[in-house]
Amino acid sequence: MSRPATTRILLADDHALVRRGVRLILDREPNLTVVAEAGDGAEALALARVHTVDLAVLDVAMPRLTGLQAARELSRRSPGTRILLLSMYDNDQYFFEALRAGASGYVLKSVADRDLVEACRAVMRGEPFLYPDALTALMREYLQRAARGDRLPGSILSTREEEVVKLIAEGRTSQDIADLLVISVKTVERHRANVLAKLEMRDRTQLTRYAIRAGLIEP
Amino acid sequence: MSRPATTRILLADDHALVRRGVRLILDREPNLTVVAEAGDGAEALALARVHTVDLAVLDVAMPRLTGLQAARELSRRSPGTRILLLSMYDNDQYFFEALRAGASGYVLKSVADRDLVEACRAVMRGEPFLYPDALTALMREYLQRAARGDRLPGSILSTREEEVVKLIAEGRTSQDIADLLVISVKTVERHRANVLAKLEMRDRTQLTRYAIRAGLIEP
DNA sequence: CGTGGAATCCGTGGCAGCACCCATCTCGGC
DNA sequence: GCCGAGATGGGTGCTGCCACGGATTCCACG
Repeated sequence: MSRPATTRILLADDHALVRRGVRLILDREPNLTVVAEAGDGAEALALARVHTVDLAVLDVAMPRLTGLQAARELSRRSPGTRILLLSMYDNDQYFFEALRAGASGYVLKSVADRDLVEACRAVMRGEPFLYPDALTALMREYLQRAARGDRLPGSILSTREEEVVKLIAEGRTSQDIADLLVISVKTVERHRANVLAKLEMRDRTQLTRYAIRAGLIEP
Repeated sequence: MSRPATTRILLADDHALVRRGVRLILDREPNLTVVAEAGDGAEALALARVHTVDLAVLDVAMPRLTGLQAARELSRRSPGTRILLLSMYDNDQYFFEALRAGASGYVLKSVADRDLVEACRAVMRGEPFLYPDALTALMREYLQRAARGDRLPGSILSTREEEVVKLIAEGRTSQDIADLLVISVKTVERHRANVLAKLEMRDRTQLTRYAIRAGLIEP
């Protein structure tokens, strides 16, 4: 194949300590090398423009642009670059969103270092996904839904909706949000209702957890 | 001094990947060596019993027992062991709680690997704290309060209160919680009100973020 | 050009969250 | 043996959350 023997990796995680540790894990492998490090999604996109990158390893929760958002943009701009999403949480919602965002793999931070390396190798071989055991059931479900042509769960929120969710998760009232966005309270409540329905949630506490998982806010 | 040349470290973090990376960072240092790894606070306490540990590096947010809870117990049971808390979040509340829990240091995961190593060394030399610049102001505030004998912010919640917070953060209603704990709705609301007052918060979304920071629930 | 989705706005109504007041009982520490 | 704190229960009242119904404008895409 034309691909070089060593895989050039772009690594993005907002916690320098974690990023450094993961880099050490990857760099120990003979045919994996980290060529760039980013602290958020926007920086990752910028670095992907100036470096030749075979594989992007992106944390899901990052400031500015989340890993999911960066993955969406990256897979659009350079389809040749494989994407592996790193997540703290074993959650259906985000797993599905990762697939929709164009990721070739989804790995939990709770896995062993060997599993991360194996995931990188599998993705570069073109194998669709590598995942911890807990996710095999989700994979089957995903493939079945895809086969039936169902609408996937975890549909993406509109930009306005994300904005409202962020403010709700910060503990602001609907009145607050209406003032901030200079719209009517009813519109805020409409957005909230639409989001709750989309995500199949019931109240603000669940939205708050969603916002944190997605990296829209910090806990 | 009687302390051996190399510092024996107990490392606890619930994400194996992060734990492994941090271990690589620490083990590269000549006089630092990780002698045990734990995936939660309870495991850390158990390992501290069977290993000789000079320094415990604990993640704040962990299942079963949080890093804060483990630190409290550890500093009670073996006061000779120094404790360094690792946190994702630059937050007053948790910084103060870390100090109260008996930690000798508090380090953000956003710092560089060198800073973590320096923090370990500083703590072992008996220097009270090492922290990123953002925390120096907090330190001063803490020392001033301590000098004035003020009650510190970040008072610890009772076990019952933590239980209620956890359920609130999971999105359950007061009625739900009352049924689960077999107490009256009014008691649940009483607990909630007390917690909100203690933490100086206003609603459930902030409690949810608190619960996540403290590792009581996952996002 | 029509269709569909995003974004905006409105009304009605019930129930939960939260603030304020009150009380009792128990248990461990001083 | 008393005192404080935790855990328990209650009442009253307002406001914001959330569910349901409806609507219009605008823009992109086929």
